[in-house]
Amino acid sequence: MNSAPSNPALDPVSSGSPSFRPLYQQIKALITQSLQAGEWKPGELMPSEVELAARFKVSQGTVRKAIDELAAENLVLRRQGKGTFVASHAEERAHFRFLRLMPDEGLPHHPENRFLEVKRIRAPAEVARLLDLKSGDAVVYIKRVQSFDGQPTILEELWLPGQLFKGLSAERLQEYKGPMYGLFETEFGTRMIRATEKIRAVSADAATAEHLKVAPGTPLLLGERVSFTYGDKAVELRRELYSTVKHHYLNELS
Amino acid sequence: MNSAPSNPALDPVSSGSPSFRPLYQQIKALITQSLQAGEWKPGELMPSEVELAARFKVSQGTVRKAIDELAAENLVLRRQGKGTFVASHAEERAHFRFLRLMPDEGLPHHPENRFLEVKRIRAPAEVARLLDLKSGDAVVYIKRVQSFDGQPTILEELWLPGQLFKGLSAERLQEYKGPMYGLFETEFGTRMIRATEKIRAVSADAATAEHLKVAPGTPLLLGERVSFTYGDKAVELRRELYSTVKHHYLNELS
DNA sequence: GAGTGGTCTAGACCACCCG
DNA sequence: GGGTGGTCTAGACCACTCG
Repeated sequence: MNSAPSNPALDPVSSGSPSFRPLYQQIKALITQSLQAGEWKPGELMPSEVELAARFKVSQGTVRKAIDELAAENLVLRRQGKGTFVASHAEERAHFRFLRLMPDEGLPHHPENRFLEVKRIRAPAEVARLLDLKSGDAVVYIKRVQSFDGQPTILEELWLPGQLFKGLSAERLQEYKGPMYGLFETEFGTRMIRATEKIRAVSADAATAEHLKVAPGTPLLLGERVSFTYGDKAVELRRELYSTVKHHYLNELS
Repeated sequence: MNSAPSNPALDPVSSGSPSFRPLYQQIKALITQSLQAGEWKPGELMPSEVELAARFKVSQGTVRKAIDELAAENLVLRRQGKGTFVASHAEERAHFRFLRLMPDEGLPHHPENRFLEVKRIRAPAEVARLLDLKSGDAVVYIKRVQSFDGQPTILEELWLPGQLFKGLSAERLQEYKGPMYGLFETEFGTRMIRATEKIRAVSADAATAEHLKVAPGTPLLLGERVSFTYGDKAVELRRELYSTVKHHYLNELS
């Protein structure tokens, strides 16, 4: 006989086998909801495991397993002796999680930004489709060049749902130190969780060549990224052009 | 007081804090050794958790945590109700683990192979360096074209340590159905665990253009892959050229 | 029904961090 | 010294698979 009290509040259809959902996954979903709702902000300390266990009327081992998965998905960060923290793109360690372009020589470092355009436009059909908007909905359009050691290397365009990013301006972007995703989460409450990237090789057209200071026709990497926030909701579309003269796109296969 | 018997055979320096190593990681290392030694072959059923717990004189929970990590690293595969299996590149599900080139339209499927060259040569300096060999050591060199629906799409060159791949011939390669990594693990006892890939954009030279049926100068993806087996030992170098006219390199960022 | 991995609990102890 | 996450154990029960 299991001496566990077993929490009746959670999933009354728990037993009986069809569509069984483990307790720890339900806890995980609840914690995720709190994260999404901003109950604990990025960078902040979360309640301890014992506190959460008490709150959800569940054993510590169960919330531990829930948090384990959240940590594996980079939503949360555990530090022994200190506690569990809400992950943040403002942290140093997160900066290269989505930026995979590495210098052929030397250590990775941060690029300098130059914003070419920041404006609100109506979403083109393709953008609307990928961001799950209606064609013609407002989107924020950003175009920028990123340079390493004064060498322009990345030319990228971004499209963001206008609804979520009201008031995003070139000034805000230019002022902000650190990765854009840091600004997005602190100023606009939108946190990027994961992304998919499709990469192709293309030739630099005249305008692009000018921005990246390469000869027209130079082969470039073209990346098309769709980023998702909680609930697998697409909230960013990027079109990136990388010069791979002194850099490469690094991928770890496992 | 902990009623656990605690196994004295494992890490007598366990307590005392400096260089502490959790029991489950020691168990994980032992299981990995057995995998490497071929005690259980790819695709085979491993001993159950209770058996392993008895063998290592440790609780089931501890071997479970060890196996959990092995499963997360794709070394092992758990199937509820059946048991734990040694992962294999011959399995269908493993085929696209290292091949990230996807068709723009339609479902991913398997390429047809055509081998252009298979020979033993002396390792060039660069190859020797990346494979941790001495310059001039014997290596197997392979050159092949992979096609999707009759369309040549990938031109690649491989270098493998001659010592590990004695007797690898064009015939063996051509006969074998399924991914090369399957052949490597079943015929040569070398299993690829993980790899790092550096990607750049380049122009097709005349010879490459001919092989891939594209115009000379067409932009292509260039991938340089180093694959590792147990113990982080480099055992394969690949130089891949991808045509991205109807395909793209897919990457999931998280 | 027997065996396997998967879940859940409870309790003890350990390593780590900070005041 | 007290709090936090991390390890380890033991035991019960559940979901799944197969004969």
